[in-house]
This record gives sequence, C-alpha cells and structure tokens, in this order.
Amino acid sequence: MAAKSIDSSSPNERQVLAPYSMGYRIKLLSQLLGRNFQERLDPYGLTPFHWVVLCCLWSEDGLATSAIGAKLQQVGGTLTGVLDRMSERGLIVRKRDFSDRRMVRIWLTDTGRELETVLPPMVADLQEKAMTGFSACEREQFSLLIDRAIANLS
Amino acid sequence: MAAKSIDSSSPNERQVLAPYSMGYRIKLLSQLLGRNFQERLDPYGLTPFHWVVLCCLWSEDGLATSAIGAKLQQVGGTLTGVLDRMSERGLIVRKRDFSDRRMVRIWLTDTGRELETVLPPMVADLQEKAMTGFSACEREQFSLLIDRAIANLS
DNA sequence: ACCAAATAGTACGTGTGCGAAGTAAAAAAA
DNA sequence: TTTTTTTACTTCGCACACGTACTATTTGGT
Repeated sequence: MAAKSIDSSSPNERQVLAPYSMGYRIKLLSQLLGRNFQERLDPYGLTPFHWVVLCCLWSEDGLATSAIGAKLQQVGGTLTGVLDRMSERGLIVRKRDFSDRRMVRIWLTDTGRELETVLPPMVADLQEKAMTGFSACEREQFSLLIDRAIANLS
Repeated sequence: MAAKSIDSSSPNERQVLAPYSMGYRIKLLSQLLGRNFQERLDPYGLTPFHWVVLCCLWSEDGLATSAIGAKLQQVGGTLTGVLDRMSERGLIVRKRDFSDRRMVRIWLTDTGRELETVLPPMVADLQEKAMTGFSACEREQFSLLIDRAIANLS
C-alpha cells in the first residue's frame, strides 16, 4: 500500500472520525434538539413526531398519509405507527377517501387543532435556545448551508 | 384572543413550523446522512453506530462502556444493545476490568481493527457528497455553527 | 468492620426509523 | 373485459434511542 503523507493523515482523520466528524456532530445536534424538545412535550403526552404531523395538518387538514410522508420525507412504515398512536391519543382521525378507497385521509380532532395555540411558541423558544448568540446573518447562512447539504443528498 | 398582525404571522410561521423549521431540517439532514451511510455499509453488515464505536476504539482500544458513552454523548441503555450486536458480529469483545469489576472494557477483534483501512475513505466520500459545492470557508463556517448550536443545547 | 451512597452496567417498555413483504384498490394494458 | 401493473397503505423484523428500574460493585462515612 502507498505510504500516506505524514502531514495530511492526522488533521484529515480528525475531520472524518467520530465523534468529531461533520456527520456525527450533525446527528448529535439533531439528537440534542430531540431530547430538549421531548422534555418540553412530556407534560402534554406528545412526541416530536406528533408535532411535525400536526404542523402539516394545521397548514392543510385532511391530507392523505402519502402526502404527509412526502412533505416530511418519511417512509410509509414509520408513519403508520405514528398515526396509530396519534389516533389513540385523540389528536387525529383516519378516514378512507370516498373516490379513491386506497387513500386514507388524516383529519385533526378539536384536541389536535387546539394545540396550535400552545406548541408553536414552545418550538420558537427551543429554536432560539439552539441559536442563541447567532447573528441574523449567521442564522441565514446556517439555514442555507443546511438546505444545500440536504439537496446534495436528496 | 388578540388578532395577529397579517404581516408577521406568515413569515414567522415558516421559520417555526415543520417541515421548514430549522429543527426539522437538521433532523432531516441527519436522517439523509444516515440512510446514505447505511446503504454503503450494507455490504459489510455494519450500521452507522458500529462505525462510531469503532472510531472510538481505533483511537484508544480497551475503553470502558461508560467512556464510549461519554465520548459519543449516548445514554447507557442504547450502548448495551449496540455492543451486544457488535460482539455477535465479531467486531469487539467485552472483558471485565480486573481492578474495578463494575467496569466492562471493550476490545477490538482483528476483524474490527482491519475495518480501519476500509471505512474511513467511505465516510470521507460521503462527507464530500454532502458538502459538494461548499467552499473551504463555508465548510469551516458550517462546522463552527454546528458546534455553537451543540454547545447551546449541552 | 459496617452501612449508606455513588458508580457501572443491564433489562425493560415505548417510540421512532428503515427496508421488505403483504393486501387492497385503482389504473393501464391486452 | 380480463389481466397486469401501479399506487396506497399496513405489517413485520430489526436497530437505534430514551427514561426508568434493577443488580453488582466499590467507595465513603462512622
């Protein structure tokens, strides 16, 4: 095998190997956001995933399961379970579409709809906590870089 | 309830509500990296979590379970299962510490050690894919912003 | 030496998250 | 119209991920 240059291997590894790699730190950031969010949702008996589904339905009620999956880029198998539990929790109801009986449309209950007055401020507060000390320019930059990385992988 | 200003509510919500919120996009980026990585690991019968544990052991073999958990900021309950499967997979062996029999030290097998020649280039390639089109300055900026967000939540 | 508190790890129940296989309904092809 | 294919969703098995509870061991106080 070819000998590696002494200079390039060490600083290079620090960029690639967990827990210092970009990939792992992004995963870790995502996890920390999730843990912090879950703590705040515990009193309501909700999960972060419930939140994102509710967001979809607040903007347009009666979405098909597949439409929610497409918006959130989540696979069907994951959604089924989440919607099961949201249904048991009384946040949504499932109804077959009349014209196309393959589709299941998801409708908010009153309970699900009322959470729109409570949850968004909580999430805004969490976002602010994560980006404390970020200038407006840095927030914009961060947002754009994330979108570009997502596009590179989609 | 007070009427919301027509101007402020809409752009504000776009920042907070999934799937456009920072939080959800970070989670999505993390997921996309995970899916992409898993695809590349499938031929080896490995998972992304195996990779990060191997990284820890390559830099220092014989770490205690708790030391790995601390490095990776993962809760103990998660590690037990991962180490179980890594052990079955023949990547590591568990051994009780002599002086402190509460501790379990994790040691690489030859199989686990040999992967160091194969996996890092794969991860470097994935990182490059995620950050294609990023200038050196943007990469540095992205890295720093992630670290600051992690610090804000730790 | 004894007992209480701290530490290291495991076991358990629940909730994602994934791909693959299965079912039902609709659409397209024959 | 019958057959084939596609689409929508569910089911299943496995792997994280988390908090809680539990066991074993060590340490600190007395």
